[in-house]
Amino acid sequence: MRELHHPNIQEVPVSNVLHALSDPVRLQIVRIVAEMGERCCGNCGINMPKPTLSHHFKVLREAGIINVRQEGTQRCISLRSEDLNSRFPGLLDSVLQASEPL
Amino acid sequence: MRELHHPNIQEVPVSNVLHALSDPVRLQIVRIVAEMGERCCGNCGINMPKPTLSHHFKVLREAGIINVRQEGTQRCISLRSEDLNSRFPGLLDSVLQASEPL
DNA sequence: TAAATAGTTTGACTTTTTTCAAACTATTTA
DNA sequence: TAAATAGTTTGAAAAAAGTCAAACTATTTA
Repeated sequence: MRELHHPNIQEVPVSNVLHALSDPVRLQIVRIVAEMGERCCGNCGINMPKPTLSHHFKVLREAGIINVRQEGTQRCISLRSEDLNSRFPGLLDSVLQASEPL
Repeated sequence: MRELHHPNIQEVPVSNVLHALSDPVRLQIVRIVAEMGERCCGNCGINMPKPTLSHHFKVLREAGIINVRQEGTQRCISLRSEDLNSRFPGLLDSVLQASEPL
């Protein structure tokens, strides 16, 4: 199983984070994980084809927003809240507060 | 002279704001205007062809981020800070704090 | 009125992004 | 080992976004 790359949060430009969060589907994923805690990919409350979801998870992971870990056949995603809060203070909270259901 | 459309801030989805801010050129424009106050389009510290700049101003205006007013032959742009702060509390500040020079 | 100034619009081109069927990989269960 | 489960990768298509030359509009100045 290939190791998943998680960028060092210090090397993530804010533009990448804003871009990742600017897609409504991805913002919804982030909201769910923020509210409900760690979820596996197939259980994050969004009903769309697997490759599309997989793509969005990749964008979020590469922007430093989520962590993905393997757990059996599943992949569990969680918010990198602490990293985000230390690198971009207040950003995550303000986006979550501003966001509304899909 | 045609009236410029400025959306009601309550009708702007956070996705649009995040998308507008996710472009490095636009983020730089916002930083300059945030730091230096109202500027005319040609004096916002970015050196690129006029149509490209004009396009970015339009995106920022339509996302509710800047206000544009005509002043003679110039157009003066300013941040809609109050609107943004009331609609998306903390968002603008956290993005500005997170952003670094282009 | 003519020229200069400041910025927009149009249109073409390129790049990036989104989407998803089909095929694939890795892990667990029967 | 075979089948089921969970998700990824590939590759193709469509949509969206960024860039900018050329032509245009509106306002001010000579």
